[in-house]
Amino acid sequence: MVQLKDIAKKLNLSVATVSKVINGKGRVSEATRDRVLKAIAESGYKPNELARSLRRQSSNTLGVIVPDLTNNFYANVIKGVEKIAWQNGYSVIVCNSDENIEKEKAYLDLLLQNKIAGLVMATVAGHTSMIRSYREANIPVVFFDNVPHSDENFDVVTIDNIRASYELTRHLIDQGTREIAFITGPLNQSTSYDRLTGFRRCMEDHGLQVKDKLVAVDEFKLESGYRIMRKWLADGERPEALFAANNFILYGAIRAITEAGLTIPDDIKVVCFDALDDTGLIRPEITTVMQPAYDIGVIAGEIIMRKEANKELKVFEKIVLEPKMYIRASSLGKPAR
Amino acid sequence: MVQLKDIAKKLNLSVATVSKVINGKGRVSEATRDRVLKAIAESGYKPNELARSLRRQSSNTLGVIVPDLTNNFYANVIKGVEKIAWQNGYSVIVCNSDENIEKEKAYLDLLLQNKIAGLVMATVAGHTSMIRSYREANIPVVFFDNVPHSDENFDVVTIDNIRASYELTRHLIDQGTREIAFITGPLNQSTSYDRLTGFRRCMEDHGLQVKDKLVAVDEFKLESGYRIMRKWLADGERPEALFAANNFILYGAIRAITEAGLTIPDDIKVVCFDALDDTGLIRPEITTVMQPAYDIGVIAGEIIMRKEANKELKVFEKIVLEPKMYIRASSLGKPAR
DNA sequence: TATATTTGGGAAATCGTTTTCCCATTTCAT
DNA sequence: ATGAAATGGGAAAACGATTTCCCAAATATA
Repeated sequence: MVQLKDIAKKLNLSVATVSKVINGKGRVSEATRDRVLKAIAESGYKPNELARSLRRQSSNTLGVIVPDLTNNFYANVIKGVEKIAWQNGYSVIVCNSDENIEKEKAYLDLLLQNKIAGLVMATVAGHTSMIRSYREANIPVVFFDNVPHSDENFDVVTIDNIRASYELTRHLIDQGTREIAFITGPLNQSTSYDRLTGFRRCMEDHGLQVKDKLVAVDEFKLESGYRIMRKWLADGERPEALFAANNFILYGAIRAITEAGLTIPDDIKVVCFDALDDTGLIRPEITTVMQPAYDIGVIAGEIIMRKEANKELKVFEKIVLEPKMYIRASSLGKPAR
Repeated sequence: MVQLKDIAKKLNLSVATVSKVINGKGRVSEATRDRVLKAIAESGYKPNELARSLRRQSSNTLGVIVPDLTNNFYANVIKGVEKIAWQNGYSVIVCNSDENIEKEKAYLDLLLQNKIAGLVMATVAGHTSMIRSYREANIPVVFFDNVPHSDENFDVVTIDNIRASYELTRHLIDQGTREIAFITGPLNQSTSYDRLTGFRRCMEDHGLQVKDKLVAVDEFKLESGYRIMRKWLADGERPEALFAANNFILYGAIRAITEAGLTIPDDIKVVCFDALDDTGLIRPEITTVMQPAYDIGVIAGEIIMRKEANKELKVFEKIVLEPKMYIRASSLGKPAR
């Protein structure tokens, strides 16, 4: 493996000079610069990123932590971050927290030890103490999806979940449904909490009762949706509509509904957040409010790059994007009863 | 940020001793070991991974390169790798090559510079010269999905694509279809080549003609499948069945078929590889041969961990897993004509 | 011409670990 | 009791870059 000193030796220069050429710092004459560049190209020299990062106290790596890599929504966010990273010569460490608080914490540690240049994450826990460590190390942290509700010292790319939830609920109400069930994830996650809030608020504004039995708090997983809906149906609790706080919950619920021999939307209407369908083949077509996944990734990446370019930048950005609402078959038509 | 020397100073020890405790090497008395461990726990010390990796000439990071992060199949492989990595205290750098040869090459460089402990990849190009660099650096490389056909010096976790393709084709023939179209990706990719080979062989064995016009080589993308199928239909070329070499190609083709007002499987039957459906809601339900994505990731991860544990291990494993065939609605029934 | 300034380049410190010797002490065997 | 072997710990050299001075020569200024 050819290294800096080999180049320097070949050209009778010091490593300092060669390094300066590579980094475009310090003063080097045009002539030697060219010689160095040529030698580097010929030898195929590539700097050892570890040594470089150690010295610089910062690496060319971004960290991304998501609850579930196989959720299309998160995959698309990552893709966005990766694009920006790639454009700027950075790479991306992807971490899957599995919605596990301990694992998330461990990854936060790990990434910190690796001196990542920036972190993009959808937290499941809001580890504010760890976040403080990042701030101390001057590593920018951009939250999306779930955001901690503590202090203000981080960047956020999000949507107005309460409002989006409100509108999705109103859509259901507009269809004539009056009894709407709601399944969501852990309420300490802001998405979960806000979406439930928007739902409740809209129901209330329309003078509709929210049945306690038909509000479930569980995990953001397919299994949760399946289990809960199945139980409801077995218990004879059949809502006119279901609002699921994320896509996987809904997929599970739909399975339960179908297995019970019911049809969507005739027997039960369904809607959810982030039903991003890359295949275009998911049936029924789902009415959904979608966070712009790819854009979120891109914008988060750009925020970090901006702060990399200017380390003094201490302003924190709260970017609230406009979600898109897609009204599709899963929620249309008059209710059966 | 507390570091090794702080611990050493506090305990009146040398950094050498503390380091030995951390790494469980060298000789340290029981008593001092305990003191050190205690101090570390109290201070919350975490080693700087960059320094450590630099010195060790190897990091606790695995690299994964895939053509498309948002393809469920790859996402599940990554999840498998990540699981093993996590269990062993490693993290995973995920790289998205976008099926772009240059990008793949650049990532190979990057990961090498980062002294990753091992690489898991589905190559789109088979960069054998880069792979040689990895071998020189003694970094294990495990291929899956696409494998280079060059020499033998790497590990492989794969399936018998030719046979799997043969069987999927036979299934279609068993249904009574005689005119089968085939869409695949670039033929320099082994999956693409092998699947086409298996298809042709099966057709031949059954005395069936493969119509040149109905074999298309393009990209492994949704757009490709859509464009090609659309053109065929516009040209009045309507095959009895379509065999798509991967899931995304098929999804695109299905869209074209549906848009043309045709139905599956009545008008056209379809099958493909790796139609992994996490949601369970993709319609039509697709007959498919599936590589065990998650298992592939796990096994690849384990191979690397094995080689990490024993650096002398110079045997290369070629693991051929059994794919699973799922016969579903998309291919069933007598052909229309 | 004498002095001040700019320019180009190098020596050496540094980043935070790991690892190799090496040297005292202890412990063991004879 | 004496030499040999084992034990516990430390000093210092890596790892491969970046960066901070610093100095000589070249150029500009008076």
